[in-house]
Amino acid sequence: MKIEKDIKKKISVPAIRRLPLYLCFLKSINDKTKYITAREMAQELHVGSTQITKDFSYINMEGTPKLGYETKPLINAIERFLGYDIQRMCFLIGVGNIGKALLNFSDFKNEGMEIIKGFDVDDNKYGHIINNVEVFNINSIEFHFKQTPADIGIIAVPSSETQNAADLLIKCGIKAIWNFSTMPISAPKDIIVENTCIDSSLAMIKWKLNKNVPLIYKNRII
Amino acid sequence: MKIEKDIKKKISVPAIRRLPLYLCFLKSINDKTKYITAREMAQELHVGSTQITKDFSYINMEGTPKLGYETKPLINAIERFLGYDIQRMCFLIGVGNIGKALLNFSDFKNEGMEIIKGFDVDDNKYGHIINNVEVFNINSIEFHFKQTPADIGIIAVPSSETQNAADLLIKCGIKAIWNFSTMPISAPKDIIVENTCIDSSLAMIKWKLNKNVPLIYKNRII
DNA sequence: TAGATTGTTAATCGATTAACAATC
DNA sequence: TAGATTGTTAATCGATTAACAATC
Repeated sequence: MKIEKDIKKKISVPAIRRLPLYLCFLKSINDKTKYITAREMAQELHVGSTQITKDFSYINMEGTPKLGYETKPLINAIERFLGYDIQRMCFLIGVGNIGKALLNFSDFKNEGMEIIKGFDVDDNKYGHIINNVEVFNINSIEFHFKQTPADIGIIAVPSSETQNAADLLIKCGIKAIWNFSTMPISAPKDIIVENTCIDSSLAMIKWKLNKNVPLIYKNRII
Repeated sequence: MKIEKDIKKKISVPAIRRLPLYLCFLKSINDKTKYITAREMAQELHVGSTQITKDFSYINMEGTPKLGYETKPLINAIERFLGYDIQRMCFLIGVGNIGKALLNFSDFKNEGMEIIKGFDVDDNKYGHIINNVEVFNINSIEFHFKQTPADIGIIAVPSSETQNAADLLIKCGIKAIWNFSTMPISAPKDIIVENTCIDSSLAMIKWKLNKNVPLIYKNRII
């Protein structure tokens, strides 16, 4: 009996991706409201209230019938669940448009990630300091990794260079790769790979525009 | 009989998001190979070959047994299916880190999107020209929309301003909103909304790092 | 012809939602 | 107590994959 209760329900991948959304909303109302119900959140965020309740149960947050969920503990629980309280060091390869934007992204520190070094092939960029992060020659990445190791490597290079960048990071001993290129990468199974491909989003928009009819599914546009 | 054959199979949303990935790969090999099999692509892209075959059938591309698919027609078919051949005008709200990166994104034109005007609240930015795009006062957006209408509006403002930016675009008569903020927006059902939330990707990475065990599902890390 | 690959149908798998019991 | 909300279980829904027939 007790054992069965201890079995943790497996959280779904889409649920994990929804947590930052909840977090952003909860932080925006934190000063005003001590409790929030799943239904209230559902109306604001345009998702089903059952889904919110279920997502919260995955991270072991319990609400009170009639009252809802306490906002502050909920915020803490999500941040802890996602590991925002554990700071991870990060290397950035490719200091172009996207790379620079990421270097200036101030939210990362609150989310437990810090870009400590940038790398590029363009020797005009060496020595530049962007938001306190220095840019180095890509050829020196192994040296720098030994000096100051990192868990996460961000790839923001042209698609023709994506795999090369990934190979370098893997050789260094990186644990996770965050790939902003459209081109997918090959990596050993034990390396975490996350692709953030903005072309996928644009493709969706352009396809829907041409269909010219919104895809409505259960009252939501998909 | 004939009628049944004409019924188009409904493409899945994840399949649409995979198409740009195929496109990127196909373009990279276009000069070298006239034909490519689903199995070859599957190995390179680390997805199932059945999935590729199925995705291509959604866009009515037929391959030849033993030979595979012809690359050039495949590229054309994907581009046409996604509407890359139809140029859409776009407004950008928020010329900060992300906004500037998007303005400098050269791929958009090949994908049928052109940012024609930028808008910001910061009066130091008015009149600036980034990659041939001028930045205007956000208060003048309705005037500019009447002058040069747009189909797509990109939102790259802080999360506290996201809904305001969305409301402005909706008031102008925008058809699609591409939201780069973590905060979701409210919009009428007939408006296409696409959220590109990089926090969702980071959340995934950080969660997996802390679990410290890769989630392997059918030979793929999820 | 034999073998390899496409392409479709059926089975599986995962995620969401509906229904309802538990609880404050 | 009555009513509202949580939280869980079962049903539904959608997407992927396996199996296999068709085809070059």
